[in-house]
Amino acid sequence: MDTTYKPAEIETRWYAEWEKAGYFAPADNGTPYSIAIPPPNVTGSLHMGHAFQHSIMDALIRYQRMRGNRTLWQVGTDHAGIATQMVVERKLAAEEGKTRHDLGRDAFTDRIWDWKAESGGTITGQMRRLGTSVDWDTERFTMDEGFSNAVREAFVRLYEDGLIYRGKRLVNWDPALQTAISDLEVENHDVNGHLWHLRYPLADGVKTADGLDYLTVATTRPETLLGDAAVAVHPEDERYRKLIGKFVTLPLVSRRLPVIADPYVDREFGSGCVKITPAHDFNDYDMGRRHNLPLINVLDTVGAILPEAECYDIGGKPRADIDTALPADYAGVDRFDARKKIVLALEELDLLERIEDHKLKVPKGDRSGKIIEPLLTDQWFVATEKLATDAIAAVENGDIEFVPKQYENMYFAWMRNIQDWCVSRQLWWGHRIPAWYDKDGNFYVGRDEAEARAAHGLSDAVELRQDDDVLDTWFSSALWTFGTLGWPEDTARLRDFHPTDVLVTGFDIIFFWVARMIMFTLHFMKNPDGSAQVPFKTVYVTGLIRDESGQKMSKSKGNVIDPLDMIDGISLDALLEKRCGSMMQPQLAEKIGKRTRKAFPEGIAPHGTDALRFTLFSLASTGRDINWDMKRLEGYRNFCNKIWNAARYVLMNTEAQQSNNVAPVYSLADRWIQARLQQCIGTIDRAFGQYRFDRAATAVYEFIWNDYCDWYVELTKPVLLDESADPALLAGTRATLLAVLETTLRIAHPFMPFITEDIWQRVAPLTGINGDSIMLAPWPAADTALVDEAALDDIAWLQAVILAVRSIRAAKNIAPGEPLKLILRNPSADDERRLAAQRLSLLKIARLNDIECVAAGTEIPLAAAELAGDLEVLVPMADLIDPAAEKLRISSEMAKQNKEIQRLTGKLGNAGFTGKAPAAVVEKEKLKLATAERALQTLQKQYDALPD
RNA sequence: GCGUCCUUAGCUCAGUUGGUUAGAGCGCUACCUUGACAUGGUAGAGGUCACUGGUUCGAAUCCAGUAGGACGCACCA
Repeated sequence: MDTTYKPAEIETRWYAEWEKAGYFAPADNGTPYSIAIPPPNVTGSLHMGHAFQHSIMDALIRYQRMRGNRTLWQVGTDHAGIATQMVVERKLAAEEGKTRHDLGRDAFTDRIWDWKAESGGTITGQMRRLGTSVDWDTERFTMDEGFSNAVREAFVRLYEDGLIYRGKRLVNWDPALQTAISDLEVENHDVNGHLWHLRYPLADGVKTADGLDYLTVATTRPETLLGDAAVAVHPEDERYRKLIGKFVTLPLVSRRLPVIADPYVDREFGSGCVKITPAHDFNDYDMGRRHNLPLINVLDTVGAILPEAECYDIGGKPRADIDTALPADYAGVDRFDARKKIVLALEELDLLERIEDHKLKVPKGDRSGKIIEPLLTDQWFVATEKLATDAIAAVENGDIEFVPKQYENMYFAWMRNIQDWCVSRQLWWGHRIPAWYDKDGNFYVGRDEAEARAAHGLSDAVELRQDDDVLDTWFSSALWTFGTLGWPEDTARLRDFHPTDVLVTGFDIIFFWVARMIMFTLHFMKNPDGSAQVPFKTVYVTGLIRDESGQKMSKSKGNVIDPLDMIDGISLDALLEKRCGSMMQPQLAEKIGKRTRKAFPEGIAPHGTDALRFTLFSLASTGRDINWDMKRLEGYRNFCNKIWNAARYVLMNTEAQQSNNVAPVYSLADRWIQARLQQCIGTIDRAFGQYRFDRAATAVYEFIWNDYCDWYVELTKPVLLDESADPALLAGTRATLLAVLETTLRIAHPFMPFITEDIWQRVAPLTGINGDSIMLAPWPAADTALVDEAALDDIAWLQAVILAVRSIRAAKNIAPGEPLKLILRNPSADDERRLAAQRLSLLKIARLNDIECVAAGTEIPLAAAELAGDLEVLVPMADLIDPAAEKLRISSEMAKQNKEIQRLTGKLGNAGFTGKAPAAVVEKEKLKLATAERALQTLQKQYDALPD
């Protein structure tokens, strides 16, 4: 074995071997266990969130694989509609100064395919570096042929089931990206804006109760005035009651608007009159529906004013009874310029009453960052009501469980007021909607054009053109768990591996993805008995990985840490280039540079994949974000090094030794470490069952470092270094060193796959285990028969005595190597037995040259004293003891015991406690009291024995 | 506004269904080149468990409220 641990070399070598050997593919038999990976963007790269989630999935898969289950970790990537199209558009603009329209649809999508071919391997390469044991043989892409087929199938079936419809509706329109987006893709931002109070003159000589000839309406968007269809007041508002049914004249346009009554109007807000613009505001749209108002659209798709308004009824049919003329000087003016112009014009007409500061929420596109415009357009929608009802039931009845549970509330809340889902996007990259139009605008849905023609009896002579729009990326993602397994074909993979067992994902996509997967899967996937199938039984929701001060990691903050840089290390210069190199704003770049230099003055040292993964596991407590801490990573890198060196020790002491066929005898220490190991396995099994990877990681860490390295390895030294040791005992020690290490490697493997494999390959053969890879080795079953309670107690005794001696050494400043004589006063029969069995261990590890037992009360020379339970641990050292100081120490010790005795006496004297607490608890407290009382007596005697 | 979560050692976090003298890692202090490992070893210091009240024999843990923080949803033009 190499004297130093070199993660990079080990990790790349073993991954290649595993992949070549085909270990990631599902086994031929066993109980199926499957996980579908949340497909990362095909052109994306690995970030900390991926590293976190992939590590968790990998641990689950490796654990289940070792347990003999037939594991499938389905891998694949997502075409990520808008995101990918934007990247390529930006590239095209930067490199050739062209837009996608310069190229045309086909040439542009070819460019995207080229870009995918070029950069699509980045993330899969990074996943390999992370050790993910996904089944690469069946890797999928949401736009591969089979999956595209599944998408068309799903669309057509939903349409046939009446769950997809097309219509002219008010949707969130991104004027920059020129596409509709769903409600979820809109982010509301707080801004300080204005409220313009405008006067709308009353028509026909009507006056208000106050004798005014106008109504005042307040608006945050004066430019939408051009599309107003009514003015609304509250039905019980006395001020305006008489005006209901009368008319106002819309300024600038001279359109007659009815005054309508609707309880939605807040009488307290502004004047209590609201302008209603059904084609440019969602609330007004609803009111328009209630009052059959015309939808008057005045904006085009880039957000500029139309030369002439378009008017529809609520069903989307053109409506001819409204004058659609608009003032000529606004035509083609951008919405925000038009706002200024209109305010100015109203001011000139003395129709602007006042302008007020006003805080409001502005909707922005999550991709473009531009202000979203509610716009009346023809779109495809998924009717969600029925789907959502079933999806809610599946979680309510426990078919699907969220871990942690609290996310179910969030899921329910969203599901219960879900709106129909706009699934069409005016993009070029994605699944084109399988609908064809004739010259008159009639549409025909089918799996392909031929089917659409056949279904509707259209001859080849009828000209058809496919819908230009593509589907929302999440439409295809929603089919992921079964689309990847062969659906709509009834494949063996689908039957075997669906439903999947668990979905591991971030809470940020519960609505985007998880909820929609549940809706679609319940609709499409049926069990043989006809009942609906869930996509997964459990949703394990991970927190976000934040930076060390709790900030979200983002490029603009310059606090992103690439997981690969933590694995392989990166120089400061390279890190600076990465963070600031492509920054457009030099000021920001400077700030980030400064921050980076401060945080990583020497770049980032390599830590290896195993250390990174182990850090992620140890921080993975549920329901909480993680503040990343480089120090933790260093700690677990050290842990890897510790394992490496422990293995070196074991191999050094076993590899070269010939087995001389002696029947091994197992020492107390051997039985003890076996017992501890079994307890550790039990803890890990429980932790896996609860998705508590932090607890599992802690159990592995503590067992290896505290039990195996700190105690067991030390306990083997006296035996292994003893020339005259009993060969049977030697054999037992060597066998245990190896066997426990070998098993430990297996239980650590799901968390740290590489270092465990590398060491296991050397250790396993020495234990007589033959296997190709630790990956395929069986998961150890916790064997309670091996939990030797007596050994646990005996070693605990040994540890207590050793700790007492060390404590004396430290307190008295005695060199660690200085041999000491130990006196044990007042030993019980158990103490005597334990001493006899472990005399050698005690002598060597505590570095003693003699141990003597004396009866209680025996007078001995001045000695430093400690208590190990009831046993007095004494180290005679007349010349080092200052009786006065020692008395002080003992009396403070006695004070502590007195306090404890007082506390316990009080508690036990409380009838409430003794009467109501469980007997076991009372007994425990009594025991404590007795121990404390004995300790006090012993201390008193020690005190009295000291000279004044 | 509605809902969820968080507040424990200097820092990052555990604390398994109420029963300890509240733990870990890092950091800190002192000592140690002991033949696996100085990416190490040994011994320590360090906490009124945000605050207030309640339930209970017993509260870091359960309940209510207060303060601070995070997030989700919906918002009155």
